[in-house]
Amino acid sequence: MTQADTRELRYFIAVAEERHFARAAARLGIAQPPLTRTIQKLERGMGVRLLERDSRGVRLTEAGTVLLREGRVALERVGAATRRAQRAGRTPATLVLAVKPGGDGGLLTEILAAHAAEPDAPDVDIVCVGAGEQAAAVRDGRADVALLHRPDADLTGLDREDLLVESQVALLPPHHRLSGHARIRVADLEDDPLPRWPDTAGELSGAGIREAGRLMQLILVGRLIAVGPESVRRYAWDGVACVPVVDAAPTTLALAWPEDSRSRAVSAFARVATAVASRHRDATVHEPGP
Amino acid sequence: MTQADTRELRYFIAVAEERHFARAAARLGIAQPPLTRTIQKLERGMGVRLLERDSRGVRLTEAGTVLLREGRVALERVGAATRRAQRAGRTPATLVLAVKPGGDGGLLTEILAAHAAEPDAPDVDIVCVGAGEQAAAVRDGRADVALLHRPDADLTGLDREDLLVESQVALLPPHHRLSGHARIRVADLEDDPLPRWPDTAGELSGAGIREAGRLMQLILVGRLIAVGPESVRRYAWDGVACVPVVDAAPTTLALAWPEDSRSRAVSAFARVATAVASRHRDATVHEPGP
DNA sequence: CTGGGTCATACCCCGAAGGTATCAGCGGTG
DNA sequence: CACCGCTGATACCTTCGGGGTATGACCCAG
Repeated sequence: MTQADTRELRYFIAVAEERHFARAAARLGIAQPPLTRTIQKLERGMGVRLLERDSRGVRLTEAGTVLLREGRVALERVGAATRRAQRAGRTPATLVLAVKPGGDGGLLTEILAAHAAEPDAPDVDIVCVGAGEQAAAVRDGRADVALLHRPDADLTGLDREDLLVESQVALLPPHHRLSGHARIRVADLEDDPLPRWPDTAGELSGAGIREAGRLMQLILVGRLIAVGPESVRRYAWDGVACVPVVDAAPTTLALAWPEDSRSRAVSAFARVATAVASRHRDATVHEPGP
Repeated sequence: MTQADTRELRYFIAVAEERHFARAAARLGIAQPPLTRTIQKLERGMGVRLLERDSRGVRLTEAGTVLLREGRVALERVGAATRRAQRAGRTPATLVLAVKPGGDGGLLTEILAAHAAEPDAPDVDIVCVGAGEQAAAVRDGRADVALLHRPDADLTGLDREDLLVESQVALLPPHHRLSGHARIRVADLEDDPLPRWPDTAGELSGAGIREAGRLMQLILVGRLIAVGPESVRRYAWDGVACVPVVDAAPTTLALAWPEDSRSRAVSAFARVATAVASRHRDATVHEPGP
């Protein structure tokens, strides 16, 4: 025996993450002794020491570090496989699209309409996920395709089609020193006293915000500034200033799907989406907005 | 319960591939009834019908088709995770490189020497695999990196670094009508009566050849012609003609590794390999061969 | 109708996953 | 130093489910 099974992997990951058998057991909903035994059996089966234990806890060996990293993605693939199969079995056929609220570049309604007009197009289910989770949703099988922004999103394991290049705007509180400006530069924000979303590192206020309303709220009360693609304009609350950041690297709205799943439904959707996007590009070129 | 475990997946894949419970059971080394029960339990757990059975066999449902495809890669990931962890635990650290015999573009010895000269470089194990299997070896965790040729190899799930662009040569039997030519074109081979490797479709003689000696043998006796990168010249048997194909799309020798595993050892090896390759490129530019 | 093929069901056995109680090491602290 | 409190490991029991054999239900060909 050498191939770990999912139970052993789940158990090992729990211990490796908690670095503590009893806590891991609690998290798994089992008692500590069987957990200890399972890990021992896993180590024996693999012929490798995964954890260094002593009386005050657990450390990962080199092999354990690798198995934690690799095991996570392996388990994710197993989960994705079952979820995708489950969805494929549900009738009628449905395409699940993951989007971040407000992260559609203003194209979504148009894309959906165009797609629905196609002959025998499957229904499209929309799943709203937190910022930055669209790719994960596709990877773990909750969704078939995602609308997301490059290069913010991590696209490992995904294929993509670019739809739209968007310049960036800063969202500023009403009385911010820059909120009156017609345009600003990245450097202007550099030494701003307010933390900046989305690259607020660590546990500063607003680090893990994944909901637009909460973000707007924090900006409005002057606790945060944010930078995002142009299309967020239409979701900005009244009072929040939207100022173009002229020299920020533009962000690209893209459609992404699992790299190995070239299903007909996904291809068709991608084709429609790119068509809509290119129409949209032409339109903005010919009749620029106010 | 919704997450299939590896045993269920393995069993399902066997049945789906054999399209026959008894044969699948034999392949798995178990009896047919427990296999039936396991599949039933899997279907119940997932809430989806995977197989359509009747008294003369098994067909896949839509969901079953998806699970077969996705389940295969999921299982592969699980196997890769355990194998990589096992190797990470073996001391001393070893880097495993997958190559096809003769598929190293003549760089391998030089790369190995340069790598060995690096401070605290891990030992390099060389694994020879059949043609076109290098990528699979990396994916399933048997190897850490691979030398392979683009675009022949399927690189899904892998990152790469290009080393060398090679033009293509045709390997022809001694008395072939084109073997005297100094150079030929793709069109010249178009309607050749002999089957051509590696794109011989189906089960024609020599379709699945993965060993250079056997290939040379078949060419020498006039049963096959082959097209490959320039560097195969040095492995061609005496009598086999090597004729440049001037308008064939060049092939690129690349180093590939798993897209998510950015281990220090792999990065270091890649750096050395690209350095050697670029030295090699410069050398051939400055003093072209005879 | 019978025979040979399919997958499903019935029933039994045993291994292993899970639980409880307890042990064994180690590090603080009075 | 003794003791407590924390860690993971061990012993022992129960139970559940994976595996086996025998057989059934069904379909098709002759």
